[in-house]
Amino acid sequence: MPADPPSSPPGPANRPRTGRARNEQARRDILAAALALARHDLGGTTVDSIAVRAGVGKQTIYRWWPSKWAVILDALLGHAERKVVTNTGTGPLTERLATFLVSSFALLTGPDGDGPLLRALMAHAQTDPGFAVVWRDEFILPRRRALLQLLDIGRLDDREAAVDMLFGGMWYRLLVGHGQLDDAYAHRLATAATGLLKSK
Amino acid sequence: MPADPPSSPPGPANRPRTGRARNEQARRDILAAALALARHDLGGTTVDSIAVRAGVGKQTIYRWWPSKWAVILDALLGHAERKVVTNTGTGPLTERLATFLVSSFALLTGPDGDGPLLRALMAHAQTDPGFAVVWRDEFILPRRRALLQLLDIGRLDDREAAVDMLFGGMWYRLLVGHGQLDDAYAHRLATAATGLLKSK
Amino acid sequence: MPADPPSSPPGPANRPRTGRARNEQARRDILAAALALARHDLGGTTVDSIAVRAGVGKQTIYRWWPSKWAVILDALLGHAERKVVTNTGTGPLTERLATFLVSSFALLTGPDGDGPLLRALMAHAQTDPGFAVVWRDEFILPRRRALLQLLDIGRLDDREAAVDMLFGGMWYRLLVGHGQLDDAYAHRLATAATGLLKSK
Amino acid sequence: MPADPPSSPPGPANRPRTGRARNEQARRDILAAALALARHDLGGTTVDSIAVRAGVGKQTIYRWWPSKWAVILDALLGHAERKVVTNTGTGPLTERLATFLVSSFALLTGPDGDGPLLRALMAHAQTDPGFAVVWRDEFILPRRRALLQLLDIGRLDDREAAVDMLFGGMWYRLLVGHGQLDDAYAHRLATAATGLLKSK
DNA sequence: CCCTAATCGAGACGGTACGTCATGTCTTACA
DNA sequence: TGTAAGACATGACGTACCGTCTCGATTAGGG
Repeated sequence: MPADPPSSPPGPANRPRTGRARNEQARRDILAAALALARHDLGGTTVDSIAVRAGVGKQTIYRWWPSKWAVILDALLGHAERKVVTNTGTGPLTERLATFLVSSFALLTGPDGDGPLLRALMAHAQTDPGFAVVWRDEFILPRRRALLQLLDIGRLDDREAAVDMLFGGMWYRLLVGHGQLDDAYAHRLATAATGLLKSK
Repeated sequence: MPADPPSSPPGPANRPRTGRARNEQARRDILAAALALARHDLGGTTVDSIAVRAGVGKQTIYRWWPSKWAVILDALLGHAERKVVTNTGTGPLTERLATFLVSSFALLTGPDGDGPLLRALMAHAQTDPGFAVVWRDEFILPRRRALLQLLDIGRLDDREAAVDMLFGGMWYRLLVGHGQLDDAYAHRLATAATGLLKSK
Repeated sequence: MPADPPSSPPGPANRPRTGRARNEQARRDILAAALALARHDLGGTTVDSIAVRAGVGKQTIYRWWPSKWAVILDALLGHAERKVVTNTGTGPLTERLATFLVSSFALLTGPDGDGPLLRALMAHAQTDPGFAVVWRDEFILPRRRALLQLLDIGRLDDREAAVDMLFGGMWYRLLVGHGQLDDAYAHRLATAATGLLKSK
Repeated sequence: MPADPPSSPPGPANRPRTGRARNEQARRDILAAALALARHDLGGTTVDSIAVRAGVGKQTIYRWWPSKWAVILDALLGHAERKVVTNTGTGPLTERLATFLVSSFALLTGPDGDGPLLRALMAHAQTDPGFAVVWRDEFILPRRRALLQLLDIGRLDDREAAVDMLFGGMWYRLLVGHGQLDDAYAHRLATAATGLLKSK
């Protein structure tokens, strides 16, 4: 994300940074406006509507983000509650995986869940190669890494596959909508993953 | 699909069906044009471009399909190679599942695979509720049923979850693009599914 | 002007004219909206504002005219009061020229005069080569021809120069705004033109 | 023009002029850049492009001129070859007027002539009232005064009209582009003007 | 053998969002 | 205070598709 200054610290190779500094307030306003609009009426959210609500020129959005989807993703990533779950207790692996999934499901479902947003972002990544890279690197991969850390047995290849299977099961039901993302499903996925890792 | 005349035969309750009959050649031309264009340049495929290539008026498309996505899905479903795999031999369950997955992967990957199309259709289903129903009922569910038939042990709930896990693992890698859909991955998914079904 | 069907009669080389016919009401609404807006607030007249006032899509304007200026010119040409003055009596040449000029001045000056519009159109023609051709052929040259017909003595070259001098004197004061377009000025221009034509 | 320092020399009544002094080099660079760009590609000349070519901040331009048009006019006025023609010999009035016009035409036509620039400036004056004043006072009126001095017979009103007729004839052909600005035209305009002045 | 009705190719239509461009102002750090 | 750099709010532009509508022509039964 171009809006992420921490990733480009004032190293020796950087230009002296002349000119007017970026307006941080405008950046925050844009992200807040994008998130509020997208959650309220995703289909009706346009670059124009974000700009108007943020009290900002459209060009200021395009200067820092390549599309409204990048803005929405950025807004989503910046929220504290988007934090990845890491503390899952000290029980057996299956239990810890189930706990991870249950708390992940909770962020998606329900009237205030971000399921609709994530579905739309995943969808947009299918037709926008540039966004697909950001989406994968900034959202998908960090969550895969977090889950991978919970897996403490088995070969690496198996653990990778287990992670894909767990998240895949979650995304599949989220995207197709044919089944519930409930505790029972979480436990079944966790059981299957454990079975894979313990297979000889 | 409204384009499926067999489902509404000239029964006794139907209206006498006066007026000019539907042009079957036009229907085939539209499907062929849609498939060719979508495979060659999905982003540049519009209703107009399909109509021009098929030598057809735009209205003729909208008369029979609600959107270009329905046309593409219809074209995809009509192809022989889209047939669902059913014959997976008589080996152990894990082997049969792996075979099913391997042949499914083969339809998606490679330069002539329909992965890009399926990704786009899945993506569109996220923002078009009407299409989501058709997509699920005509494409997703039949394939789930086919896979479900391969599973001959375990409770129904577990078997449902196993199917979601298998297809979920496939779709997840297809949609995110971070890992290969290769034989090793197929075997790992199959192993995990078997583990779930055999868990007490 | 593409909006002038009489100039392209149904000759043998024309295509069969298939498809939906042009909406004449929309054409009239666009011209009326453009004229009203341009007269009321020329600077604030945009293609969007014309489209909104005419109850028309923006694309419908761009389909038939290359820019808002072409629309405004078309609207201006379509008005009866824009008719070129031809009847100037039977008096001596100087008197007839003066009468022509006086009535021409009357169309430009005053609160309801089209001076501001014509100034803007002449200005736009300086930076838009395509519009310059239409402006010259549809507006300027017809008026030159009308004035040329009033001149019944002298060589053709002299008469051409006399026309340029008369209209030039008018436009110069209109564009620079340093002097009045009054009767005295009309008479002086007429006198000068007569002097040129009678010079041996 | 606010950029004309000679009119406000550092006299005793002036303020002490605190702060950094104006960068004269920047002023010259801006004018040179504006003229070069405007002559090469008038339509593509923007305030930004002038600033970049002059190696100057955009604000430095806006500090001293109200718009790019004022810069271009200033640049044009500063050029020696823009000098107004005054020496036209001692022949008869018609000849002197013709000589004046011929040398005026020469500055406009030809590949290096400033006709395109003057057309654009005249055009811009039609929509920018502030610029219209500067344009008239700094460019148009001085040239009218110069020509007026050549006219040594007739009433003042007639001489004013004669000047408008001469320049009007020139501008009209320049702006409409339907006729040549050649020697024959110059002579005809001169003849007409003389005829006006000698009329009783 | 006409009549009524639905289909067809063609293309104009109202509408929405897009991404770009230029303007003129404002803000930073430096000189 | 002037300056280079460049971010900012503003607002118009022209384009791309969408899904609907309207032509005139065609093609079926049903009377």
